[in-house]
Amino acid sequence: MPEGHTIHRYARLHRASFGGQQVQTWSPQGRFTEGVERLNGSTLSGIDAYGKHLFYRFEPVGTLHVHLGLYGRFRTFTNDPPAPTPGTRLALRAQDGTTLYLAGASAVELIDDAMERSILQRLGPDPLRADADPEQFFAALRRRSVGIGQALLDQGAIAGVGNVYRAELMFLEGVHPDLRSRDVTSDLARRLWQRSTRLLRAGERAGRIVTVEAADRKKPPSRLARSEAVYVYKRAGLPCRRCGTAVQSWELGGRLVFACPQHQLHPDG
DNA sequence: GTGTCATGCGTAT
DNA sequence: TACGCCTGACACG
Repeated sequence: MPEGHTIHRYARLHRASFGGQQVQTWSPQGRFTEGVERLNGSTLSGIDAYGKHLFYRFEPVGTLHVHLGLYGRFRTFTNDPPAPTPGTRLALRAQDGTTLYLAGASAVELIDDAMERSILQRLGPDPLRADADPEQFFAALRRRSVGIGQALLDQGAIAGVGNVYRAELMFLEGVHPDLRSRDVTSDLARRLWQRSTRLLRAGERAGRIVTVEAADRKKPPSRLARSEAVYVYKRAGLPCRRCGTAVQSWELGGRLVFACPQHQLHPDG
């Protein structure tokens, strides 16, 4: 689930449900016992999202860093919550009874300012943040010797894009993943940045990834099955929605990448 | 019911 | 480059 849109959406929803509230915390799984003992009774004063990272500010304790990895998931319950799954690392209850479960995350840790700085230092600009500087993305593309397909998954170049958005971004801009990052023109770089902003924003609002434009679909976005909501991601062998050519996929840096060979011509022809 | 795979990434090799 | 994390969705039967 979690690309940047999911992370920012969690931040927004959790701010609304838990922001400013004193919380009770516990660790059903028992692997975050020390942390929840410190957090218990503190106040969640704010939440920051940066790329795929979440920073929960607890007064007066400090910052809880959460990275969901591939499986991580939050669940919120306004009524009586069910028993937590065995892997639930953190449970949090606000004064009004709203309960939050966090399971499967790859990072759940209390961090100090130095650790936070070292995390943020590794991240490129995040298209969902108002303070993002696209020039840093453009410069990162020029510095990299890999293809644009790999650069778009590099969180140090652009923070928050994952495998789905990467595939869809390149399709929508007609870019082959093997185009060398440093050969991306400034115009194309600008279009990739603007497109990533639009797609991630839409995903944050909708709570799901829908990249197929109105002209290429017959139903409203809310009615689309997951497989109908994208152009190329996980559609290897299926016809391109615009030209009918079979979508291709191959492994790139350990991750599958998808492209329409007609719309995304290889740089070497 | 079982098996496979994955919208991620740090660490070991 | 491979593995581990340790969850859920989905295909298959």
